[in-house]
Amino acid sequence: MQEIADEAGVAKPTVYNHLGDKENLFRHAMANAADLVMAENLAVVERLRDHGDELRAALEDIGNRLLKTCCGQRASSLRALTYAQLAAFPDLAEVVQGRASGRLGDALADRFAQLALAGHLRAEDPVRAAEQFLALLTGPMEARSRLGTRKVDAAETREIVRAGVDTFVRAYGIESSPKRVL
Amino acid sequence: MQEIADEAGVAKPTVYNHLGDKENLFRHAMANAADLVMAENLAVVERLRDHGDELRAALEDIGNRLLKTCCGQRASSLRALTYAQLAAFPDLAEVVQGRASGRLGDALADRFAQLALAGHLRAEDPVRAAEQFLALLTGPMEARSRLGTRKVDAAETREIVRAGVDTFVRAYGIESSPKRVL
DNA sequence: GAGAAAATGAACCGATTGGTTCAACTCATG
DNA sequence: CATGAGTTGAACCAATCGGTTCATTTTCTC
Repeated sequence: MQEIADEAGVAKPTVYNHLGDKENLFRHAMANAADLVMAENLAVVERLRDHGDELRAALEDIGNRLLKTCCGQRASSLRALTYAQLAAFPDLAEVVQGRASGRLGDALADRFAQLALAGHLRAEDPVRAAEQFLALLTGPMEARSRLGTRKVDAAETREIVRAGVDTFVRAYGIESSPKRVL
Repeated sequence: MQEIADEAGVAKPTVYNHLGDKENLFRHAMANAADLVMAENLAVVERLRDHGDELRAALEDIGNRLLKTCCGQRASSLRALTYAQLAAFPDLAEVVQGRASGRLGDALADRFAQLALAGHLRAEDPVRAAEQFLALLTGPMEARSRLGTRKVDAAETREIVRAGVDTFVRAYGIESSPKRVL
């Protein structure tokens, strides 16, 4: 708490005066961090709105960007802290997920739904597609980076994204991606 | 430490006499838990050795079993503790992953390589295929279970597995799965 | 059964930490 | 200038916790 007060440029009693409790402070900090991560991710997903008819390239682009923010300092710490405090704060998972990864999945599902309507994607269930797309990227990344403790160089990251997008497109893509009516 | 000693049916100084340190005790406990989880998972993957010509069914079967152990008490606690102590024990990720998820990926890659040789799977890179297979299962599961804080009923779990295997087979499968020469 | 090795439990130590107290200080407004 | 709200820092409190001590008892071994 003293360190937190110092970093905030304020005295310890002031912190307690404003936040009241360490638990309260912790919840606020986590919610705030989740919002920041989510904002980054949403901005990335929005780029799918106008893909230049190059779906695979667009997916790889946002994949690379998503992985970059998901492996950043903030997202890694947020994930570690959430897992760490799961036992002490059972509702923390819901809060963090509701503000960050959950919304990311929703936003991605929205894009996929539009892409499906436009005939660029065969996603009968866009929510499931979004879930799996994120899993195909973050899963291997988390494994390769040893839960974020090893830095994965850009080339390997791009390879992970390429492989993930490859699998995704093979499962959900429409061959040669010309527009097609229902 | 007193609680640990009690649970072990032994006095506190005895614990220190044998393990020396809380850090040491922690490392031993984590390694042991990782071994237990890995043993369960390896046994499941071995079932892929003789799939009854029903590849999709076999994949769903081991998918369901893997998710069951990966969401159990031990695996969940192991994951939470690993993340929690990442900052204090930077090498913990390597140890745990090397003993559990890493070996699981290797074993699964072995199976996929054999399946590819037998013409049942199109896996030019079995390691990557194994990585993605696990990601397709555990990723959505972790999301739906809110990091393990919510129990996911059997039906939903099976649906996750079905969807994951579906995507996997569409990306890596060989249509109608008859045997085929190179 | 004697002697050594190990286990016991309970008290104890020192460090850390969440949180509070309080007198002194800052600074706005009236 | 007076006043009252808010801030400061430093000391302080109580609880927790990792680890140790030690006299006593148990257990193993010869």
